[in-house]
Amino acid sequence: MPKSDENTRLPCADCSAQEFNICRALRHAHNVDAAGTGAAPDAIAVQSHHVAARRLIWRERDTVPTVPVICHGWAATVLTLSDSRRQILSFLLPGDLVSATLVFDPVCTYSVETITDVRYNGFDRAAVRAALAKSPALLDTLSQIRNDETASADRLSVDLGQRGAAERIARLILNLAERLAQRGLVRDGTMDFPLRQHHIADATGLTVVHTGKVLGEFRRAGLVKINGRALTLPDPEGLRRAGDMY
Amino acid sequence: MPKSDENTRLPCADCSAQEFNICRALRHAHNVDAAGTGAAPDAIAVQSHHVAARRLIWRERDTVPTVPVICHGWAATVLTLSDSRRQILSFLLPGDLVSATLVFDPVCTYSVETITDVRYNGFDRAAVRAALAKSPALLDTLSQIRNDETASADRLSVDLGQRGAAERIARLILNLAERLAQRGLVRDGTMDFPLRQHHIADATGLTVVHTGKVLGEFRRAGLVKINGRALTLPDPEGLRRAGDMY
DNA sequence: CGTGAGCTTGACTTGTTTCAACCAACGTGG
DNA sequence: CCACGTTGGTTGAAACAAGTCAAGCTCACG
Repeated sequence: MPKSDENTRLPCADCSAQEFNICRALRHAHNVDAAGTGAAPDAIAVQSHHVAARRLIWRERDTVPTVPVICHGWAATVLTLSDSRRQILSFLLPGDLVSATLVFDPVCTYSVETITDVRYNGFDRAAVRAALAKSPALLDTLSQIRNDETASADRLSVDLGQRGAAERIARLILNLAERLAQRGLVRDGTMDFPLRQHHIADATGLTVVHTGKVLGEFRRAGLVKINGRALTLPDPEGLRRAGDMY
Repeated sequence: MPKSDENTRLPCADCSAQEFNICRALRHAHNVDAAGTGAAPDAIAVQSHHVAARRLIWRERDTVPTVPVICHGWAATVLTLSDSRRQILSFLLPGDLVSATLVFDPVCTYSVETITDVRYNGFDRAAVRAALAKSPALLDTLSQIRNDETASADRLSVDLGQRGAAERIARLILNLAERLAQRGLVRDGTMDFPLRQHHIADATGLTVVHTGKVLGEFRRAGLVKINGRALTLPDPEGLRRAGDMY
């Protein structure tokens, strides 16, 4: 049950900094709409929320009242088995729509857990759908997001089904590094990296111990450097080779 | 490149037999539309195709000119790695839309291969989209199909990431049996089952040899019986236990 | 100062793969 | 009609990747 710390009609200021951001698309859609009708600008209703690190935001089958977009911090989508095995399906970064299905269906199909402190915007679902009906551009954006989501899900299945431990871990790290770079969150090959080994283990279907061993090999081979919360990739090409990224 | 054996505006007759069939929904949408406008009934343009067993219908990145729906036979969606490792993402049964993304985007994101002889209907994309814009019911149907697709993809990731060989195989068989039952293709616990062991191996991320060993154990334990192309489940409850289906 | 969460390492076990041989069913061409 | 290659299934032995168990370490936090 998320607590709402404020209640506003202004989209989150941070979001404007993100290039690949549905918040931006939503505000743009509203502008187009306003220009077309000549009506006074009136933003889609937004609630800003904020959740501490390592908290469950929603669990499987929960009803999510709004369409949530991450504005700050990292979260993960998780499916848990009866015997407590866990699979992380994706990591959510600033600017990510939690799930495209939430635009149409308020029922969550997996749990969402914070990794760091998280701030997210909950857009009014009805307003988003209305904007969608009026703006073909916004519809295209959402359609693109949906396609990206299914492509990621399929890639995950291939990785888990066909690849070994080193390949899986290398690809996960490279994938995150690329997404962070797109958001301008990489400086001199170094980025903020709040994941613990158990996150990487849950995302790759490996045990924590084995994950640690592979990461140790990567570190000794000079492929990654992890200092506390900072990740550096001194040899991206080598890591790409380890991850069979071609 | 599929060969079109006939060219017709009549939807495939077989499809009417399937309860969960997008063909049926498309015809229904057309009826609603015709009734609403009073216009003469005019079905969505359809091309019927047919492809022999073990053939590639489309490969990754191919442009698919229509929206294809399987009418008869079994097919599989496949992603292949550079070194020829393969992951089957899903099995397509009669009545299945090949992929919901193909309604909006003609570019295929994975290969589609036939297992048996296959007959499929290719619906005119523009007409489908027009029908979608006019019929909220059809939009809901498609939305539901999309949600089912992503739920299946997520389930696959969890199975591949967290479950052992026996669990994966048991779940795959039970999942197929359930889908066949929904289509009325099960008689006295027996169903047509054209999969070879290598299909099951590619779908579960295991080797053919190991798949054969697990299936042998299931057979000796009286959980499955496979005679040529026929599958029987003498002890579904036992198989559900083996598959941790709760 | 103690406690708990996270990381590293080593020894051992288990599950899965690899390699290899063999058999049965089937279709095809001589 | 038979000889033959191909495809699919079964089985066993050995190799290997990953999991399990366990200990010891650091560090942050009360």
